[in-house]
Amino acid sequence: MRAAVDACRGLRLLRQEPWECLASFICSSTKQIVQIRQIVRELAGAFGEPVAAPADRGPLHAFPGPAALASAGEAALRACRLGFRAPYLLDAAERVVDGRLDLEAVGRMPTVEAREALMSVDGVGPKVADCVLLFAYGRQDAFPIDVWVRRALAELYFPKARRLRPERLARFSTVHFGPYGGYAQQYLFHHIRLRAGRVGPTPTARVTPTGGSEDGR
DNA sequence: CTCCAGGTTATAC
DNA sequence: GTATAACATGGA
Repeated sequence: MRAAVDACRGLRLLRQEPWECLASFICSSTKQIVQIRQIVRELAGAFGEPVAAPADRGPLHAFPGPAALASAGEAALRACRLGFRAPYLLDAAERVVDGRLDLEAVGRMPTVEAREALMSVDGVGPKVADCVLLFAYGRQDAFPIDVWVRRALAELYFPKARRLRPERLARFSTVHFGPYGGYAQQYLFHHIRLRAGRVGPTPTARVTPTGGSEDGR
């Protein structure tokens, strides 16, 4: 993996606030990263509290809390280009508001339980749950397998395989990469996207999952 | 126009 | 158990 490592020195894993992370990744399914960032910005602009911003930037808004989104209603969420993900995000917000999902308690659970708790939300499957575990809760063994990581694994580790079941890749990732698999996942992600020309070859290595909560220009 | 995008779910063999 | 379509929206 030397090529990937060389092209990405200084890579870090984020520790995002759990709700923002969960909500952002719920918005992420079958969306391009640039569009996910757009959705997050729209949600912040529509429902988030203003925060202090430099004069040369546009108005900044914090990512809206679960209560703000729960009371927004599905139609208002759809207006932020969420499409079929709107009811998913709404379900997540309502669960957090009424306590069925306690994001603080999730942080104290063993990883397997935490994963199940996250996946109780409609629209949260294995990949999104693993992203939240890795990017919000710091579970460095979490190994989110998205379309890019799947390609990287298939190409680098199973070049002969005709068809790779998700469960097969999941099992391989845990036994092969172990407790710091999350870092390996990030390098694989960056490597395969770099090679595909989807990201510039800058060595800044700022691999951001969804973009954060800024609403500026 | 067709295909794909940091997936998940419902439905049918 | 496994396979496939549908889900909104926008960009390539």
